[in-house]
Amino acid sequence: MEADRKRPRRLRCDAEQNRDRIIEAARGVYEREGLSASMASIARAAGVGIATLFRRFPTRSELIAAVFEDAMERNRAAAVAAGERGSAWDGFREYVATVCGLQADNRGFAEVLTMNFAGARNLEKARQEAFAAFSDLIGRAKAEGRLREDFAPEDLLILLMANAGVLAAATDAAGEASRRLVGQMLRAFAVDAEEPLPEAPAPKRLLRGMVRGRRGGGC
Amino acid sequence: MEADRKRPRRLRCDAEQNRDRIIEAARGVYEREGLSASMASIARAAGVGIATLFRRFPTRSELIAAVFEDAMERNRAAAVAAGERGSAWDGFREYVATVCGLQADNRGFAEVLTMNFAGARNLEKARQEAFAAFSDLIGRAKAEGRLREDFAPEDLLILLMANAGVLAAATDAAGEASRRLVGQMLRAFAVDAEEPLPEAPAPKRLLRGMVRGRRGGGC
DNA sequence: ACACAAGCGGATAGGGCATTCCACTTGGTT
DNA sequence: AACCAAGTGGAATGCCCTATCCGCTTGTGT
Repeated sequence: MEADRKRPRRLRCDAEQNRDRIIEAARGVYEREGLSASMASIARAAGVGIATLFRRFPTRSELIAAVFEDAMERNRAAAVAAGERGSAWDGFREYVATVCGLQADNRGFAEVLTMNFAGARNLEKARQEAFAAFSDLIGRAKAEGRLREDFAPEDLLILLMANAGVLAAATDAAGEASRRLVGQMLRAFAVDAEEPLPEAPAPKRLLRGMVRGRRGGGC
Repeated sequence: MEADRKRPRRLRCDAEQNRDRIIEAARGVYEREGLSASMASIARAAGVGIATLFRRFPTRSELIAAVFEDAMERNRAAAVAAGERGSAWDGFREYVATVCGLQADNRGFAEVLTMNFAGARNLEKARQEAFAAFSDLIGRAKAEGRLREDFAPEDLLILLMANAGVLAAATDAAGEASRRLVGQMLRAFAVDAEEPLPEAPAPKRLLRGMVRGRRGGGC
């Protein structure tokens, strides 16, 4: 679904296959380990030489952009779909929960959603379109009288950063903790704050799940 | 403020000085760079040999624990002080804002507050006492009818993780974004949700402040 | 003053990582 | 069938990190 022909030359077909294998391998590695995974480990996972990886993706960002284009596209689709709900407020809630769920399911994407990739056209375009659809939703939800007037679009960004933090720190209980955070935030955003709230994770689970301060510095 | 005499032998006095220099240097480095700062860079900053650092603090956690003991103590003191306010709800708000402010001022401490350091007695004791004081506050604020009944102590932990995430991701606008997050969360916690809300950071500031996806993987 | 345990720091081993280089292979075209 | 640009993988380079070793220095008790 993209631009092959505008390149000076097309890739040789075996090179094309390698490219796909790299992206597929990177998708898995990033999903599990986050964006700090090493280039070498990705080349290993893809079964190609390191040079091949660097030839195809000279910078880490280019690889990340290629890998997460479609996740960002799903994000865009979710925002658009939420905008088509009858109730803007329901759409708002649905979208917020969905995008935070995407983060919970994919450590790498959680980070991508909190970062700039200035050079990555498709990625940033999809992000912007999602944001535009969401902005529209904001206006309508306020008009319905369900979303607080002082909600700002930046609050979504802040929530995504916050959620990424919870997911990173609450290893074992990450999903529960994330849902709880989202529930609390939706309450804060709502005019009538009678939003239902997911259960908090059991204290023991949350504590045991906390990143351990034993070895690595928690990078 | 600690245990010198119970050690098999006291440190030689020049060694004691070096220990202090190490802790002081590490305090600065961790504050600026977070807990992933290398042992080598800390030894360099302290002007001691690497061996000296490792002899005194065989594991990274031991160093971290020694460095942040007093910050955790300040956290404990803040919780206790908040508990002595006339209004439990005011104390609750004050403490939440204070502890999140401590995080904002110190990248390392932001991380420490979201991690377990099982072996670090003093550190974990202070944390527990802070938590106990805060728990007491929770009960009284609920009794006052100002804090929602479904607020759970774990929500504080989740907020600390969330705040750490915002601080890490929103580099330039970190302070503003953090205060906004705290404001929103306090609204979610309050029974009458008329908490005032700090301004959201300007969109441009927040976007420009976002961690850039250019070089390193954003660890 | 002396002896020596305690302490010191540089050197070193061992590993991971990003990035470049290069001799070899191969797909596709003629 | 033959050619060669495009593509390949592994080796090499250079950096930074943790952790340990070891010969030298120094504070301290006698």
